[in-house]
Amino acid sequence: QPSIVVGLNAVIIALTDGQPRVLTVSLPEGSPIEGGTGVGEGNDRRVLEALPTGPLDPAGDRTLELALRRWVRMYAGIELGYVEQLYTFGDRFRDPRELEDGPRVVSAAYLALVRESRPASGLAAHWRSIYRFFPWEDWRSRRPQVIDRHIVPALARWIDEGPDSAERRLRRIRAGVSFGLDESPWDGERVLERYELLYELGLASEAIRDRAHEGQELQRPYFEKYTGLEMAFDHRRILATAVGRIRSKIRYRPVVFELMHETFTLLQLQKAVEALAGVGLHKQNFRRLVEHGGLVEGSGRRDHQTGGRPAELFRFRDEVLLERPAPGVGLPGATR
Amino acid sequence: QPSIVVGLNAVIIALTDGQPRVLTVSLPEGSPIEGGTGVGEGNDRRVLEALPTGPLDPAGDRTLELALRRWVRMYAGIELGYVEQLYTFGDRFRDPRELEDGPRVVSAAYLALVRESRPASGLAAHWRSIYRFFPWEDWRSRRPQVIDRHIVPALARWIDEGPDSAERRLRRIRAGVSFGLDESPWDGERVLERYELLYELGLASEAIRDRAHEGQELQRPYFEKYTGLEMAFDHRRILATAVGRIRSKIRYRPVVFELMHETFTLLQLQKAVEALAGVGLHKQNFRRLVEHGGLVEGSGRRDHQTGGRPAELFRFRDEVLLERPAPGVGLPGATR
DNA sequence: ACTATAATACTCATCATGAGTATAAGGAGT
DNA sequence: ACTCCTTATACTCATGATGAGTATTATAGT
Repeated sequence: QPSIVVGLNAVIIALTDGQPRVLTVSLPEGSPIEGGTGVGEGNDRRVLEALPTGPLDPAGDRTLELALRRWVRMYAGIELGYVEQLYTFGDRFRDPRELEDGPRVVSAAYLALVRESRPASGLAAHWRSIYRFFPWEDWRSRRPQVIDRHIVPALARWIDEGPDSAERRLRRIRAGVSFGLDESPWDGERVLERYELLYELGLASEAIRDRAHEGQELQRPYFEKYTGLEMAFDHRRILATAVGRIRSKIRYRPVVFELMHETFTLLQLQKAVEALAGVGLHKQNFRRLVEHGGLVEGSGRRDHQTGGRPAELFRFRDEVLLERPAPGVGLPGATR
Repeated sequence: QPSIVVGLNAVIIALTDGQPRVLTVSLPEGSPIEGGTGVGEGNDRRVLEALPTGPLDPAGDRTLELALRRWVRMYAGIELGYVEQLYTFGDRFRDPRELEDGPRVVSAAYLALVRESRPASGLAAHWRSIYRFFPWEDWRSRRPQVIDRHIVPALARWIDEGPDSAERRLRRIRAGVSFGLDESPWDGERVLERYELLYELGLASEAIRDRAHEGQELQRPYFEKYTGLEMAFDHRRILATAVGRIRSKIRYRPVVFELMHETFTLLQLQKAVEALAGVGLHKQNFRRLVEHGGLVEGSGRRDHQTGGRPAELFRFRDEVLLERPAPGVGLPGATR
């Protein structure tokens, strides 16, 4: 019977220069640890980026999370703070080594938020803006051009190619909901949905690579500039899961603070939330919400580097983590 | 090197007689498949219930979810509809066979919702009300008595036992938030939090069983009648995760419909939601929400078995699954 | 016809939210 | 000292969702 390996993927997020960044490692081709990937069209060999990944030591590691922490500490020299399990990926052949009789790799992916963005230790690690991988997700300054220029036309073709009108209707609705077309509003949390749709359409370069194994040749052109940076294995899917999770979590748990300094101005906090959520926020209302909600408390000190009127420095009320009954929608009408 | 087994746990939920029920199997003691458990205090051997569990076939199963479906189909004769991954549990010794040089068992737990509650095939399987395992979670008729009679006093003792006042304050807040004491409101979604707290306190009988392995003898009395039915392995923890997930999901995705018949009255729908959420709802407001939200459409037909004025039979608008931009709280103020 | 029971319709206060306008308080340059 | 630019902070206002009722309607059973 073939053996099983349990892998642990870390999506480590930090916030620097106003960008949410993820720690990636470059895969030197043919490296024994990461397996030979780079199986692009026409055998053009590229260097791909991957998420830091390590195996579970079934005899030594007491828990999956401790294994991940140990591994990230040893490999990248980073001590993780906030860590949360994301999803477990176990599809056959998600690790190409399985094609060559390698073990079945089932990977538990974790999301970690860290405060400082040190460039990580010597190895080929980078802090990449997550929007390099998902250019259509950053709506902060404006609606990303890649949507209308490349994605919408491709979606339109895909819809028209539907075999019958029922299928075309389904495709139209799915495309609309995912990308906020027609009547649908843009929903920042549907990151995974959007990536998977683009993957299906062959607009994600991973799709072309993966299907090459199956002998299917996809004709669609793709441009990393428009469809985002490719990642090794299914790591872009994992990253999409992570980004969706952060965006959803940020609405009902104060996770942003894991990324902030001890004290901060409300604008800094707003910029951080905007960076993660990928949208711009209304300044006065943001202030109202955050002050009113009892999330922060003033420190009395002020920041004079604002370029305008000095701003009060706030700090996170960490009692909140325990006290707060978690704001959010209630059920229609719970009877007391 | 010790081998690894990837297990798949299914939390299969159905709704019968107004109760949300989970499919469990009785573990005949010493059965080779399930491993010898029943290691209670004083070696009193009891029959425990467990969640249906099967292993991943690393060579045959294409995905984890397909493996689960295959396994449930073969073993319980149930064809699963809605399935969603819950969490992956990988703690050392969560399967007691690891103590006897068994393989490390990492289990991916899945939540499945099924419509009919057939009694499952011949084997020793039962549909148990989930509230048999969590008596403190059912607030539909009234605040469960077990809380004030047993849990609150135990929490009070635990708080008082804190080594210093800072720790006691933390404990008080944690207990209050988890169980809705002091100022905190009851939060139906904190199912796992509550179970884990009770486990820590030794009020969950699993705690006594598990710590017996470590040579620690816990003196606290426990009563299944009050602290719920024990389960094998860490399956009650998995079930708690599932119940919390359902309760949270029901608020922003129309998952109840996976459990309903084709058509239903609004009261039936309300009772279903109440059963899952564990709270009573305001009838008129529930109607307003569900009709207004476009979740259902009238079928024209009526149900005369209501005991009062006949009720219109509604059906779920399945376009909703795609169309709905998912209601819910927005970020403070997204700029368009 | 009367009654119990549930379905359905409406009302009303409160509160959260989206979108503004107005004012305050600094620094930089004159 | 004064002006201007820039950001912080304070209010206002309409809208819509929500919690909590009261009122009315339509059946079955007696």
